[in-house]
Amino acid sequence: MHMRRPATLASLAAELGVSRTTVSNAYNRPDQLSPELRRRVLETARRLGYPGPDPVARSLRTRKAGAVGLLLTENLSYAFRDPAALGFLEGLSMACEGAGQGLHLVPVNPEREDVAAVHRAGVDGFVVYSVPDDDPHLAAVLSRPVPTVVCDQPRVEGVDRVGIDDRAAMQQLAERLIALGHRRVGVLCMRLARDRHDDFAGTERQQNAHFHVQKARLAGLADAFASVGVNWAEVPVVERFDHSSTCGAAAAAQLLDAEPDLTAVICTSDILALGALTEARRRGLRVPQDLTVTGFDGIAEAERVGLTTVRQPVLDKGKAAGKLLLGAVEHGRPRQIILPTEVMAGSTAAPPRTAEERWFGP
Amino acid sequence: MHMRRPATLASLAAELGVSRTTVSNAYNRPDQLSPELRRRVLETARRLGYPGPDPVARSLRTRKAGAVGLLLTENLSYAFRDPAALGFLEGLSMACEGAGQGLHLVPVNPEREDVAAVHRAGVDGFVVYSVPDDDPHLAAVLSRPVPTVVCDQPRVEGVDRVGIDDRAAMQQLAERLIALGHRRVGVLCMRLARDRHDDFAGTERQQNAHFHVQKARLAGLADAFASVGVNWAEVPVVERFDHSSTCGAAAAAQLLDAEPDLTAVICTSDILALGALTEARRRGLRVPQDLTVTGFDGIAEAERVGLTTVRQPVLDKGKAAGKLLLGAVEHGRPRQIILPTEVMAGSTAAPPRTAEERWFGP
DNA sequence: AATTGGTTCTGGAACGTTACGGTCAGGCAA
DNA sequence: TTGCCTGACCGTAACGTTCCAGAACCAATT
Repeated sequence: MHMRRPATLASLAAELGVSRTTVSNAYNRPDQLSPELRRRVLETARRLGYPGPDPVARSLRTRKAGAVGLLLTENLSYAFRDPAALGFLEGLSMACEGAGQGLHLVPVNPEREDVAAVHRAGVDGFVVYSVPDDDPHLAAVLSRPVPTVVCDQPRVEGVDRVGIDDRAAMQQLAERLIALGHRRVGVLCMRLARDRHDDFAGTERQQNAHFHVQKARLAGLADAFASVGVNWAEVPVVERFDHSSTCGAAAAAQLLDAEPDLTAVICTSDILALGALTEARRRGLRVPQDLTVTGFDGIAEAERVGLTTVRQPVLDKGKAAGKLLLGAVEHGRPRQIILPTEVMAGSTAAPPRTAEERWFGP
Repeated sequence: MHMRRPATLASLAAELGVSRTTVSNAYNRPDQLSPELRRRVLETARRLGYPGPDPVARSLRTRKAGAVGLLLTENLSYAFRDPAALGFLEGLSMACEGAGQGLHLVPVNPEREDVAAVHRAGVDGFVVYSVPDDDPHLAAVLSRPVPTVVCDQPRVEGVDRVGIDDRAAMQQLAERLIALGHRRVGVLCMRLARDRHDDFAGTERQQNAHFHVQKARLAGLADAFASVGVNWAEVPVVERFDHSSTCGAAAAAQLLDAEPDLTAVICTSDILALGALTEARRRGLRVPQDLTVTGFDGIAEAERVGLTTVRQPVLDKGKAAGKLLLGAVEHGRPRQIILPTEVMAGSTAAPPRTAEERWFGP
């Protein structure tokens, strides 16, 4: 079977006996030629099966790809499962759509450090969402000569940034718990670095964390509790590499096994918190009377079950990232957008005064 | 501020006094030059700030873009809200990731019929997910000389296809209701065409439906009920343009207002069904004793509330679409993959024998 | 008749890369 | 010496488009 190469703009021009420019104009600048000729061009195009100007060749010439690259550290598919990431994606896609730009999801193999996909992506700019600061993919993006916006990440010299004040938000949440009287708390957090470490994370590991968001949230907690005399180094922090409620439940189990008399479990994400709730229920602990559980993000499921959490505007984060990137030409200087957060009061209670209260009530 | 143009492969070659080919090989075929020279090339590249071969120019030359285009008829952001679409997206992204291909979400402005974005997308192939058969974007995709896979759509000549047997699945579901004795049923369906029609849809509109999936599901119902002597033309079908449970509730209200003595409301999606459940509750109707409600898709939320529905493998649909597209070169002929479905028995009951039973029980 | 202005169309020169078929030097066996 | 092979590198020709400066033509104005 003979696979005929599709017609090109040049072959179409030759067939018509006009210049290539004229054919190009027929598609891109209809006012530059007579309606009659344009009709003839388009008709001949249809006859020869010419599909219109090749997008790649056009991109090369115009130096515009018409798409924004999105880099996520996780599997692409993860983004479609984590509600917070999803909200971001939704907001970003709205911004792109509004500007007529495509959204190019860069395939990242989290196992291999294969940065080639970043170099292969024909895009006009990148949005980098929540990757560790030492991620080689991030470095690859920064090496590309296109504008970039980072989100939920530390500031990078000369690069626009979108985020929330994770540290202050978590501190606020902690202060509520402190006001209620909680002093013996434990923490569940997401991965702090690229290596799998499903265990307790000491202060050193916390301070060396490569995920800005997690590091900042832990720091916010440390701020708050240290200010009321709690020795942060003694606060147990359990880390989990994978992010699922199942994982959160397992982490909560590990935490409560080691420290059964905690009065509150603070989680750096709602997903983890939902798992913690499951584990608490499994142990027969009443929430919040026996144990207070808090989350972070403000996902729908969390608000449905009345979890105390920090609501962050994930949709707006995506939109802001898109707008920043797509309007990048106009304004010159790298900018930063910090969006507001809100502590959502869900079910919290003062800590039980004695262990007995867990069983007999106050 | 002077924005220096980034170095090109050619300028790097000139600086080094080697040919462009050699520089290219330093990146793409390390075995083609001596390690020493390669080291020098890469080092000079770093020194001059050469970011590596331009992806667009490479794509033009190699005729590979390294990305798959995805066309959705809705706002991109819609896809991130509908669980079924999301599952598809997740599966597709897994397939792409596995093959090292990017996923290029084509921006579609649903208001304007602006097909340009389809022509602008530098991709090696398209996946088209659930768009109406008369959608100009679909036509634009088909005009491009790249392989295409359609999903949840009617067969297109010479194009690979992935889907389920919507008609048979819905027929099966209907047969369960029929076996329970339901004869006076009403239907809630999603949009049947591109125009907004939030009202009853007669048989003519049903048969002229441009959304394959909806049309097939309605046809499955018609098959089943007609075979037990129900006059399908008299079965009320309420259509909704938007797809949300709020909308489903409103549609259910419209349906039940017009036909208060229905014994079952059959919905062509779980989202609509969840809305119908809400409306039933609002009216004080017990489900399933007073009114049976069924859905379609098998989303998590539906299974959680015990909705009777058809579970379809959305993740596998996405994966299959990706594999079909990315393996398209090897096999020649257009192929079709029909995935299995399963009726999930949730809460159904026989219809109440009289209207009084609704209030006093059987 | 010359000038102006506008529309319509043209030809050559990029855009930055990779494919392809070479050249050239040196080693090695006959 | 001759012939052959191999590793290392090179030069040219695409890839398919859009940009730019201008040419040709026609109508209207001076």
